[in-house]
Amino acid sequence: MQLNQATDYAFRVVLYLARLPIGEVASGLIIAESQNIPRRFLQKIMRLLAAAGLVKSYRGAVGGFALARRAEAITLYDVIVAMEGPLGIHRCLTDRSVCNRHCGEECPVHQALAATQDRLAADLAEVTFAALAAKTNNFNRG
Amino acid sequence: MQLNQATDYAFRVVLYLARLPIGEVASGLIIAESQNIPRRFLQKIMRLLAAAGLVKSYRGAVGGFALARRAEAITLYDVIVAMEGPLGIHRCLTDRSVCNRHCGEECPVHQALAATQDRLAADLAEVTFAALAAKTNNFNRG
DNA sequence: CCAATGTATACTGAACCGGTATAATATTAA
DNA sequence: TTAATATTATACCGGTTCAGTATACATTGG
Repeated sequence: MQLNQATDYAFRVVLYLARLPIGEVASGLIIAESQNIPRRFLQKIMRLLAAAGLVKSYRGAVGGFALARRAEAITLYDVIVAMEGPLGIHRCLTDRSVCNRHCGEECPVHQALAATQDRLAADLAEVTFAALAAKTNNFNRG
Repeated sequence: MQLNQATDYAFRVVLYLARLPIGEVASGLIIAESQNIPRRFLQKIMRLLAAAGLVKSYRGAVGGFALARRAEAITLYDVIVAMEGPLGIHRCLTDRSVCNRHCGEECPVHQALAATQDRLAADLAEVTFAALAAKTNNFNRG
């Protein structure tokens, strides 16, 4: 019931990219050093974020990464799904047969957890990186 | 970001015990067979539930397990914490130094996830096993 | 060309997961 | 007292995931 380290890193990466001037790219090395992320490990993270369409990559000598869309359109939920796959707090909710094995079609545990998961997802989807970046700016200036 | 199999089983166990007549105990064997849980594995689960004070155990020839308090006073949240320890969807929230390593004292990612986690916990703590047991009765009778 | 970048794949040690095994301890009934 | 039925404690095991590393390759700008 915990987000993994790679997702943790991914939050920082996206937040970092969200604060870059539009049109600017950051190389993997710059991102890794500024965020204290092992450089090799960062490559894995960037590949997942790129595959999910959250960041764009630019190869070559002055390549790097930038957000693939506006920071207003990227949420905590997006990053979590990109890194860890579809949200599924319980086996019931990803594999229906798990639930049925124990308590039949209309399992009350399933129902309660499904409702909880939906609220969690909605909650996470309300937090955009534009909002997070704005907060970062505030306390950095203060 | 997923509850593990043992927690899954634990939900079923507590729900099962919640439906027993008050004063009745169920042996590990009975619980295991009725809920399709490997018998040996169930022992681990019961130990955690007992250690958390959710169930009471009775040793000896006619021993077994029963809820340690009323089903109205046991929630999904209680069982999750008993099985997996304190809720911590993000490292930030259990180990503050993780957060600070990346973005200083007032990390916006930390704040957003903390708020989300609080809502998740509150959500889970609203679902009692008395309520779940009542639903179980309904669809079993229908 | 060549240096700087991202891409792809595979590896590794440690931890965790799901489950099993065995021996010990406690209680009850005969 | 003894046998049967329970829970308790501890250790083990194979497989998967986690966090990170290594290596070889492809692309681009100068």
